[in-house]
Amino acid sequence: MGKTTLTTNLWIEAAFRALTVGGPQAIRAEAIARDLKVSKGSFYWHFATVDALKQQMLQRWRQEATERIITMLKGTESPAADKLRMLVEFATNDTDSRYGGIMAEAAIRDWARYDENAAATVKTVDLQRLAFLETLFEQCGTKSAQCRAHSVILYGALIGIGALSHAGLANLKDDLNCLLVTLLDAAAVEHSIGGGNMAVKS
Amino acid sequence: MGKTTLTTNLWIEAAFRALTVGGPQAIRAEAIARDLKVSKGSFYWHFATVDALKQQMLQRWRQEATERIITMLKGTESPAADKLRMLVEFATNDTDSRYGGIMAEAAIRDWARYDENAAATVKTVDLQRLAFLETLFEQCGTKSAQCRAHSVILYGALIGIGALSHAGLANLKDDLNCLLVTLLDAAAVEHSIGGGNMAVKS
DNA sequence: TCAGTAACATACGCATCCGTATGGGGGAGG
DNA sequence: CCTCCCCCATACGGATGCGTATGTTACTGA
Repeated sequence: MGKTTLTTNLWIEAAFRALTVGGPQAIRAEAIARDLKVSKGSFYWHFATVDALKQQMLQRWRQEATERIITMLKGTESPAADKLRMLVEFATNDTDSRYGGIMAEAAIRDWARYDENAAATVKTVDLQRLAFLETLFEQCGTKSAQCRAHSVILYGALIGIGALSHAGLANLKDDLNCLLVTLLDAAAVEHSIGGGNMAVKS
Repeated sequence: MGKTTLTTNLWIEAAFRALTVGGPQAIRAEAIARDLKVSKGSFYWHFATVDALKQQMLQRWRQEATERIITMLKGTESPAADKLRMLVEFATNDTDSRYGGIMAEAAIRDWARYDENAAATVKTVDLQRLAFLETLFEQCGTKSAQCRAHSVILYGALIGIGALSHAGLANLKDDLNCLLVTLLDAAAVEHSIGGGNMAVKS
């Protein structure tokens, strides 16, 4: 059982590890080969070039990222507000399964700042997620004109607070839950003035 | 007037340009020298090594970033809520003066993900900014237990939405203002139940 | 047993970067 | 006019990366 032959998937997963640890610049044939304890001749058998690997990585992540939304969407039949809470819970507990994971998120977003292909991939993923959030806010009774803004706020806060929590300055889950309560509360206030949702926990 | 002699400041500013365009990995002696149309011999006269340049860059940015808070703090004597609005306005209009600027913010934050020195610098800056936000929320009447969370939310959203607006998916200013209104509104509801602040514009 | 191929190792040329060492030019002071 | 020093150019060695070309191993089917 000693010598197994590498698959292309193992290379891609190793590339994602390199990405999350060292950033986009760490996606190099020879470095990943060293990590896998093989020579770079192996790399150039599985991939024509480094850019080919990068494209496959982006495609992988794109599928993973959109797949989760769909899984989440038709998973339960609970009210929209609960779906939002579950979504926040899910996003904050997403601890690096294979390539996806919340760590790779930040690294890929960095990557997108200096690479057009990555930027395009991130943009389509963001568009899908924002559209999904918008429908959920609509079902929660948020005023139609503000659904878009509230989606951007929640999603943007998820990204930004994630960066802060990584530095130990924030509690990703608690702060996001606080925001979600505030946003849903604002929607409730608009509909029944004087009866704000008092579900503030702490 | 043809031949002027370069100063260390010009090198640092060029390094910040390289950082915002190409990321942390683009801070290289020879690349910046080409941008300045000089040879790298010049670089190694002004700086002992590339790491020395990076340290000076971080120190520069740290001063700039904290300086702005102080300038903002004692600039006006308006109520805290207005200060928050001005702060959002200021942060969204900060279009790259010399080294600072909102573009360098994101690049430095990326940089911090893979470099310990950058991470430490960003952390101290974040701490100062969060502490300042916390005092403003306190003065706005936000419940004491939630000042911290609201500061994290606003600051985190500023970072995250900035990333989204860069991709054309959000209006940095409008969405942040919407969030600010919501947060302040929540504080008002807590104090005088039934009289929510109806200052929602659109 | 023997071709054939999948999966990898090795070796090469080329480019870029770092840091150093050394050479040159031009302006200020005497 | 001569000198010194600041600022920069040039040249070098070592390291690392990419992509290619070619050698090597192990398994597979006939």
